[in-house]
Amino acid sequence: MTRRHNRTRAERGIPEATVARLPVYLRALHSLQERGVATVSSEELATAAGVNSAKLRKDLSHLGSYGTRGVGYEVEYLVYQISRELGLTQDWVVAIIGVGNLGRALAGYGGFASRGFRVAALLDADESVVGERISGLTVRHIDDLESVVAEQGVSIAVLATPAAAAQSLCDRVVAAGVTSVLNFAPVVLSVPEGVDVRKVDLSIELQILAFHEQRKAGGPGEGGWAGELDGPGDRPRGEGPPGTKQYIEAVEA
Amino acid sequence: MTRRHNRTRAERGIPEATVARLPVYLRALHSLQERGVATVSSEELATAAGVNSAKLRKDLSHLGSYGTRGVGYEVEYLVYQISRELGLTQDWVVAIIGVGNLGRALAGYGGFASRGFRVAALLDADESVVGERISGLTVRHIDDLESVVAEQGVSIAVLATPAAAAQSLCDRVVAAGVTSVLNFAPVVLSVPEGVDVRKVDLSIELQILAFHEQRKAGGPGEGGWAGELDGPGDRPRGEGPPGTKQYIEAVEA
DNA sequence: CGGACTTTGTGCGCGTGTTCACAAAGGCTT
DNA sequence: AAGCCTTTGTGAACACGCGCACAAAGTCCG
Repeated sequence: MTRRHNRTRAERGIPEATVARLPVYLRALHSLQERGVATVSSEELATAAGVNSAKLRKDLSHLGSYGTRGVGYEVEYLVYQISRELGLTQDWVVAIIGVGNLGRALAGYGGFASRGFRVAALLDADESVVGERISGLTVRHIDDLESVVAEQGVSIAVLATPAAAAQSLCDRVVAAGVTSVLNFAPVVLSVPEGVDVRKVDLSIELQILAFHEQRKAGGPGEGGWAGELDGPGDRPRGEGPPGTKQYIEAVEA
Repeated sequence: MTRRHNRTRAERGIPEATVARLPVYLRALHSLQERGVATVSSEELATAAGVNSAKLRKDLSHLGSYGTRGVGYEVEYLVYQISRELGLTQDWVVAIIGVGNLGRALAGYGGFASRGFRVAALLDADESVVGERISGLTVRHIDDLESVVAEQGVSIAVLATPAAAAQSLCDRVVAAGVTSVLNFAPVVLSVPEGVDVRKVDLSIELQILAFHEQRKAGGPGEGGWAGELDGPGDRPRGEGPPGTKQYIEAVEA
């Protein structure tokens, strides 16, 4: 441990994996705070967050040296430090684009406001929805997107539209100056350099679960590949693609 | 490339990172299929899926050798192979626990059925919701959870409940035999060995976006760390935790 | 005031995932 | 049938993240 200047830490670079866990730690800390806990050890906090304690300590060390050896971390202080690092000490203005089932659910989700996210606008293309009041907001028409973004100072756009509309709406919000997008539409968005996109895809999550579930039940497509090493029925490798032969057979197997 | 037996591929182990991308490829392939495209190169498919082409080829190589050099991949065949690997050639029975805003949105989400996921049950603890018909299903009372799981053969549970209820409901579905859980509640679930849990957390995604957004705007807490190398106002490292001194100052900064 | 005890912060080795770059394979043209 | 062109499949180097294990640092008690 080279003492020296106290800048040994990541100058600017907190690992992405760490950033993704900070919100989890923060939640655990809030929970502790509510229970009146003032101090917590890395071991306890790690358990609450569902991670390894060494990983937690290393994560926190990227923010600075905020623990006390022999004691642990002061909950309130840590809450503040993580909040500041994540940018939660300031307010973020969010616009939700698309007020279908999902958009409504998001508009009513309480987890946003409590974290410094202020849903300031709901927009939709459907005339029959425009004007409706949802969770204290009046739905605006998508034509007003640019002006709403400007007026409200929107910095994060949440796309909860059908897949077909997502890319063009994304282009519009980006053109309007938004540089962070949370995308619920099942499409890969392409955005210019400097714009961040995060994707939430329900169907992909289920598919990943299905993969593991299938594995537990034993091999792909049911039945697995009995004799892998040789003999007939070997894995179709370079079998010459879809002659429609063993392809169809496999379908019916 | 050592020819030999054609088992050089992962015997049973497809990397987790690859599994997470297969659904994305699958979606891109479906899109191509709808447009009547019969053959696609790794370069084209990679672009459509938003990944590097080498990565895509390596991912696909884990499933087998399904391409034709000089040509590319046959779309229909690849769709089938990926579907089979992910276990989408069979039906998966899904139960949604918690019929609030989010649960309703999920119940109405079309992206499930089209991928072999059949929502077979909706459950809630709120008497005033039980009996209601949503998306063709009648909401059952949570007391019936065990019997519903057994009767319908539920293999995947989707938790869309408040945080406080999630763990105990998770315990119940696991006890009832479910081994895959998709959790929307903002808590870390603990489950026994052999049970898979995937988490979708809206607020975490926003917090990660906020972190990057803040960074673009220049440093944490606004203002960044002007002189990092020396002088006063240096990064609080080992400054002795919350003496409440510069902690409070920073809050008001 | 000193020593025992607790807990942090991190060096280090390991495994996983990503990317480059290229030889081999197949199709296509002449 | 021979050679050219395209594209796959993968070896190898590199980057990243994880977790162990431990020294350093601090607390607390006698």
